[in-house]
Amino acid sequence: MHRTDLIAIGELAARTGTAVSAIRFYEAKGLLEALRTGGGQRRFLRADIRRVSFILIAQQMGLSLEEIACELARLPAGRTPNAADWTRISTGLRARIDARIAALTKTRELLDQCIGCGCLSLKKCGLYNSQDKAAQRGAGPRYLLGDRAGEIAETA
Amino acid sequence: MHRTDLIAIGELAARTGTAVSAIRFYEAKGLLEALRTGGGQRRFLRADIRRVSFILIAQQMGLSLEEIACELARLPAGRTPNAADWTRISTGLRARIDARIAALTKTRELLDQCIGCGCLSLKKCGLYNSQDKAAQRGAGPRYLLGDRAGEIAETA
DNA sequence: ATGAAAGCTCAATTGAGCTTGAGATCAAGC
DNA sequence: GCTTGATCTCAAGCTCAATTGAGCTTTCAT
Repeated sequence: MHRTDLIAIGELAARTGTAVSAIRFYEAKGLLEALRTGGGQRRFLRADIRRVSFILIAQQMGLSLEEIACELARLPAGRTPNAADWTRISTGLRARIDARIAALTKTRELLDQCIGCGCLSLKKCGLYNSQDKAAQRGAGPRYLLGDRAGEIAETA
Repeated sequence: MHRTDLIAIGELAARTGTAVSAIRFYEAKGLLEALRTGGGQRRFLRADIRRVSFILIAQQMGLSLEEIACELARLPAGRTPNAADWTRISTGLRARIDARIAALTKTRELLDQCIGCGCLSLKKCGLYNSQDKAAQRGAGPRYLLGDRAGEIAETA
């Protein structure tokens, strides 16, 4: 009965620690949908706080906004996602975290070997061939390389 | 006595699996220095292979080129870095990896709790306050926020 | 001596992910 | 009713990390 079920963009921003401009940006990218007041202002569902939280966490895991959009598309359309829906989605994230930890652990092992010998040579150590591909896509235009860093290193 | 102690940019690129343009870019950013032939072509020291390797690995750890430049500045000027020098620098990386693994492990724990309750709420879970700051700086203009993501979440 | 391959510079572009105005409108408390 | 702050749209700007292209020069194996 409380009509505070709808929140303004500023509140959504405040509750998630994001900038208002970022929220609009996410909406433009299709990650979020908003209702509109008669005057044209956006009104979000309380459930969108969770949605934005998911976006932020997934981003930290190295997913691009496009990938996050794909994940979010798996949530039920029409009705508000329930706990089970979020669990299903979040489990994918968990797997990512596991993979990332595993990759880092391996990197650490190899680095330890390298620290030992002082070589720090990709060719010898293979420190590079063992990387988590997702981590590389993170920044910069490495996509232009087609994410082939591993292959290149192997032929080097 | 072999004068192959100096290598051309193409060879440096090939040996490290990077693009030639990237090497020039790194030089422009001060991460690398090159000698020049009479004709103006760059000639690198064999030791620069290690240097570029370090750049690539540090990048994967989420360091920006500027931060990497700072790390590299700790290498001895004038003489070719020896194994001990590299060990000192690499140890810093190792610490970063440790921190990253710890942060991810914590995130995973919190996510597990969230999966359990389906809440996925920053406020309740604090999933956000526990993030590795370096990871956030990774992509986008988040630096404009002054990297205050954590603080913001706390006041939210 | 020569011609292909590799290198040079410099400016422009890319792409993700936002931010920053400008100028106008909406919503709410007094 | 009025003002103040929040929102709106739309275009342009910005960072990082490179890449791309044009036009020209150097190297080196034959």
